[in-house]
Amino acid sequence: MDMSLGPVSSRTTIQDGVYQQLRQALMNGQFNPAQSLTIAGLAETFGTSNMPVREALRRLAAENALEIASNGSARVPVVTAARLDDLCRARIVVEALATELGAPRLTPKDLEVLKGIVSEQKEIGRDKNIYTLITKNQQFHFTIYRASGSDVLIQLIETLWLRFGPYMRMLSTHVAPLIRAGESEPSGRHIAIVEALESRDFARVREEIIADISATQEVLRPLCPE
Amino acid sequence: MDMSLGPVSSRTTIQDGVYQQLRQALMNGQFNPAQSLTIAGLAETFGTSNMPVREALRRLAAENALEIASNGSARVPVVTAARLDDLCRARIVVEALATELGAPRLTPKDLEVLKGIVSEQKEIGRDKNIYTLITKNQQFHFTIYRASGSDVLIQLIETLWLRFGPYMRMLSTHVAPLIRAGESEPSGRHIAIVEALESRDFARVREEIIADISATQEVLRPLCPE
DNA sequence: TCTGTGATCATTTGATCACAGATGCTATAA
DNA sequence: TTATAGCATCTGTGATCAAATGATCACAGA
Repeated sequence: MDMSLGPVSSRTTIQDGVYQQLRQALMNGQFNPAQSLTIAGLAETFGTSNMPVREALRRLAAENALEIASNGSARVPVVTAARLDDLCRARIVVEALATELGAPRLTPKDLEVLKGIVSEQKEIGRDKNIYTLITKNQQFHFTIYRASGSDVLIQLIETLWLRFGPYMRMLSTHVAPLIRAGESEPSGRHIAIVEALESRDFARVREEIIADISATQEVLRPLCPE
Repeated sequence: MDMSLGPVSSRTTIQDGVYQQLRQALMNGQFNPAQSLTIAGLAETFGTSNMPVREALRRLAAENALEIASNGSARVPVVTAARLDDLCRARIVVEALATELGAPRLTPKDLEVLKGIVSEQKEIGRDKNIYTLITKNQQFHFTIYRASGSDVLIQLIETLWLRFGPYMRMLSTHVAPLIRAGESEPSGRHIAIVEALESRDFARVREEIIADISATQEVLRPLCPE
């Protein structure tokens, strides 16, 4: 496991720290599909007792980010083409709505932030690691969604992205070489989105967001097993 | 017997029982908004130790069905008009999509089930208690949604209904007299939905579902505090 | 060679306890 | 009378331990 899960800072509760780190790692695709996460094992890597870990795992299972095996162990869900399509269909309607609401409310400062992210993505794409790229992509999308002001939508989208984590892992392992070779331009669509935002063509922003999701879906589907 | 053999129900844990009961009670609106649920208190009513209860509460909090107070206690969220609108807006896009997918796939047998529910609602509306009515309403909607075959959408809708629970409570306390007096016909829209389903006018089914959600929203908004 | 049985191991689940943080109340002083 | 400090109480958190459950594997019998 080449993930950087260090001991948690005990400013919040230990359980929360464990939860947040696991959640972020899952969303970024840092676990393998079907990987099994044991309470004792994680407790050791986090340097805590079993207690905080088991509650964190149950919380993640309640969000459908993990599955509970028949013996009670937690597992990262497996990836399938059907589930990918199911997730993307839901993502499209929810994120399209969040975009509709958020795009018109983006401040000039927000736009600067978005442009900053895009240029950082260009930088990073060439040399740095894929996880930073995934995080930047996350920041870009959620900057728009957060502007919607809808807590409900944001939480819905977060659980969808969480469940999308295992697919992100496929992206990491299979697409990273392409990006490095310059055959894939990860920020391409984001540039179009920023342009549409600047011309305040919100209908087009919405379409671009949908296209962004669909494009990822098309890239990932052939990579799914079977 | 058309029983399909699936994975046998995994081990029955106490925690799951507590979780299911709390979840159902919350969804039906059996708790007051802002009500505080203590671990020890619930453990006593359930006749268990604290352990299963505290994990059940954390799971529900992870689904945004409960809020965690500053001392860690769990509270039922308060109701506000803004949150009501936010929830309904999300409900509309998600449930509309589930209806789009599910309605064409409903079997004749499903239709019979739906008709059965509607007539039961008529019966119950007059004399029996409001919670049975809420449960019937739930069954009606989810029969359509389940036909979509989309696990992701169904789980999304479930968490939305869960968060809708406190508003259901307002419905129970303020609207029950109206229904009893015959001033409100709870199954009215459902009849229209069944009709549209029978004529296979799926666009209209979708519109009726949206109208159903919006109607509830309009009933509830003036009842919100402030 | 295949199948059923039993033992063993890995892992979760639930209980209990000590501790810490928050809340609220009382007593004391201005 | 009011404000505040300090104390008592309530409640959750995390650790540890015992019990229960499911998985695995070896072995015996057909």
